[in-house]
Amino acid sequence: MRDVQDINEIELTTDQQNLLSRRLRDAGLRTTRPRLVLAHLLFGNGNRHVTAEKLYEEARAVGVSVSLATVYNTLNQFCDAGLLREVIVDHARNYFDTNLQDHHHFYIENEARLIDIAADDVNVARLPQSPDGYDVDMVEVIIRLNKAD
Amino acid sequence: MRDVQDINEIELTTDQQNLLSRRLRDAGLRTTRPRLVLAHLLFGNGNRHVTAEKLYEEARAVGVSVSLATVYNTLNQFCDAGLLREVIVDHARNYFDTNLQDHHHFYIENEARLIDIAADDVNVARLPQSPDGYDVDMVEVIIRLNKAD
DNA sequence: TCTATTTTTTGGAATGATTACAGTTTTCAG
DNA sequence: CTGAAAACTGTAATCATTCCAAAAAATAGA
Repeated sequence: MRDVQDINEIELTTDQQNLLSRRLRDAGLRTTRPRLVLAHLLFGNGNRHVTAEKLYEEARAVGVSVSLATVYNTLNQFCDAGLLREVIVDHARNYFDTNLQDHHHFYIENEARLIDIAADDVNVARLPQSPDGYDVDMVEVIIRLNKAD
Repeated sequence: MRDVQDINEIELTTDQQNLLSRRLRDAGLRTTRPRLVLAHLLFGNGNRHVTAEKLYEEARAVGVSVSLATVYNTLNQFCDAGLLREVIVDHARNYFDTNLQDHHHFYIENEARLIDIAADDVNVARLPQSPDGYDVDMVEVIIRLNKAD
């Protein structure tokens, strides 16, 4: 007997499953097959920037049948649960970022691609005072890039 | 004979019209009635942050009949012509900013409201190097705020 | 393990901002 | 004033995302 279990087509070791399950549970989410699969795609291999559509395609590419509605639901739930954060840089698509640490972004406009910038690599000094009665939710630095011709 | 001319309901002095006309012409755009009206609403009284829908409502509120399609077209043309700049902070709506100087923004998330931050009021020091082969188009700082409870 | 209850998932319809389009109107040059 | 080019208009189309009601899966208790 092997230490793996099928989730449709992709295989996750029970260790991997347990880890992801715990992560979901700790965030207040039940473990379900779609969540496990999406969590694996999202968190299984380093930080990522993902759109709903792309994640949906990836799931299907590895042979997992999950509906687009579920991908949207799951991304939003993960976001609400603090497992993901949204990045708003393009009004045509919505990005989700698995990197929860304080950081910033390059956005390559003509490739619709995000690249992380560690918080330490930009120095945002001397922030202006917020208007009275408002709290700072987050400070984002976005450096918009274009391919040099 | 008075120094004004009707543009439907609102009145613009010929001086105002000439100024706006010149501005349009300098940007490579012909003067048309819709553009004159929208330019007046946009540029007539200090810097603004505007959505297409809001500008459309404003035009109708002052009695000017202009189609929503024209508002969208005009905003995009003004943007392309360098009379406006886009601000992407909310994936539900697109903002246009008449302030073309280098500057940043507060965005009050639960009020969908933008406030300018002069470039001098934030100190973005030590920018990281851009990936090879890419040019910096713009550096944006967005401070997301929420009303304190 | 079986069953009832609650939570998820699903596919398709609905939404909402924006764009595309084709016909009409306006602008502008001569 | 006239003809050609550019703009405007209303409506249809698009596209990402959300909504919804029915079906499926997960969980708790017996």
